[in-house]
Amino acid sequence: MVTTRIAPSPTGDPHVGTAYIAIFNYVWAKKNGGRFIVRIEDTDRQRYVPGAEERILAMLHWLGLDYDEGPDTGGPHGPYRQSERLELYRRYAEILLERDWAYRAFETPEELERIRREKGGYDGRARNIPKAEAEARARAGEPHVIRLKVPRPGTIEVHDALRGLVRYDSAEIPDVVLLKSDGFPTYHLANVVDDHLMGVTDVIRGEEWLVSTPIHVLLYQAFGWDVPKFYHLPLLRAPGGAKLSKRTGHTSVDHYREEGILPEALRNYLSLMGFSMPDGREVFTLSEMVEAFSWDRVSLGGPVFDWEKLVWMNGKYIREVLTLDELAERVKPFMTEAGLTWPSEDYLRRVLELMRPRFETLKEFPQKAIYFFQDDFDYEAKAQKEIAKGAALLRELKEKLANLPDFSQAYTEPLIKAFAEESGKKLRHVMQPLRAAITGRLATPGMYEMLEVLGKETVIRRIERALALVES
RNA sequence: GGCCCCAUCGUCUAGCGGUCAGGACACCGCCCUCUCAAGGCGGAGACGGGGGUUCAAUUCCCCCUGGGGUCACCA
Repeated sequence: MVTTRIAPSPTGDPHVGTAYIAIFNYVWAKKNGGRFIVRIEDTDRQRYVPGAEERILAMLHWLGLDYDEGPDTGGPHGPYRQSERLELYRRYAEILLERDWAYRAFETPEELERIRREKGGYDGRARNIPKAEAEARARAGEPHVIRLKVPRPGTIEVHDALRGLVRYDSAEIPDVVLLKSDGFPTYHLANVVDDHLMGVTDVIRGEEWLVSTPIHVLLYQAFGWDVPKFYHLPLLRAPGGAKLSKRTGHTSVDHYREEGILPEALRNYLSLMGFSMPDGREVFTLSEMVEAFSWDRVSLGGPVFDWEKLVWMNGKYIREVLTLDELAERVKPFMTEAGLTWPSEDYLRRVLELMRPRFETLKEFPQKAIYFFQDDFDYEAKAQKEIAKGAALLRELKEKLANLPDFSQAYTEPLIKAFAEESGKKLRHVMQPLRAAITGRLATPGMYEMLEVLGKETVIRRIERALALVES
């Protein structure tokens, strides 16, 4: 059975890169009827951020990337948190020691820094410590690490399913630390041990891992385990071209959520970073992607994360994919955030219907539709001018509107059109002052629809207020 | 810098020896129109360079160039 996993480390905000890699892991597992696992790589207690794990898991659920096994859902291969598996790593490091695939090293961080400066990297000097002596020092409690004993000379072959065979000279592979002096494993040891124990068959991860893959291959060989398939995906890039990072762009999925990006749109957009549908369709669901997925449709160039296109995609979902009811639910938190309330569910939906083609992020909705929900909105400078210019017309029009039985389009449209004609004005010269008066701005949905939604009372009140404003 | 990966419009990409090099975002124009959008139609815009292989290269191979990654007791 195909088993994939993502192995995020809880060191900060939930990263879009994690989401991106998660999509491909999820899709490949589902495509094969396999399992998708989440494993938390919390072996760095320096960088550990409380709450980060919960936020990463929440992000995955938010994006619809539900996993079969994970730290909160459990599963047959738990625990799924590396800090809870320390004994395991110690035991396997021990095995490596016994098989002469690893050795104990006693240099202090300061010494290592000096060696690095002088030799350009660790030179493997602790290999020369007689085994008995090393064991004795360890038993005496001397702090030390366990390092991989890279066989040299030699070559290590890494098969990447997307790039083919990559050969490494073992002289280029350092004797990396496997078990730190605090008893925690490094990524290299923990990831190999866990992937094996958890039955991971396909390792899909970021390209940043490609050059350390020979280390992992060596470990699989040392343990005598099957080597999984590797797929190294290109890294998300910032507009400059460098890998997307906190320094070069917004990396937190929470940031995009707060900006009013829909999970479906983010997921869809991220999928497009490397994957394309056979028919060229750009808007598609997760399960449609599972259906159509194949590795030869994945491109290897580092994709630049483009906020503009994400926003377009988001708008596409807002106006074409979500139902009106769904949209209403999505928009509510942003209404509340903006301090706006809505008189009824029906009213909110009617406004949404008018505004749908006019906003692209959820956050924009309260800003652009504020006049539908409260009276004391600001008048833009241009709107004020328009009101002043059309004040006389507005006074007349107000009287006529006030005589209408109600503000359905059947009444307002003929009246306004007739009014314009009688006044000898072009329709727009009537519309713009009216628009400015009742919304405070010059760009809004269609007039008749708006009048109907706002209602007679509100409209008359606003015209009066607008006139008062320019008269003062 | 060493090693590794990558390379089609500004951006995301299709292409898998013979195509007018296609689509999407952004941009420009037109249509629709009470404004703004949305939508429709049209436009501009790319195969980094040099060698090969081949009747024929965007496509296959090599070199260069460019970009990226990585060189921790971080992942």
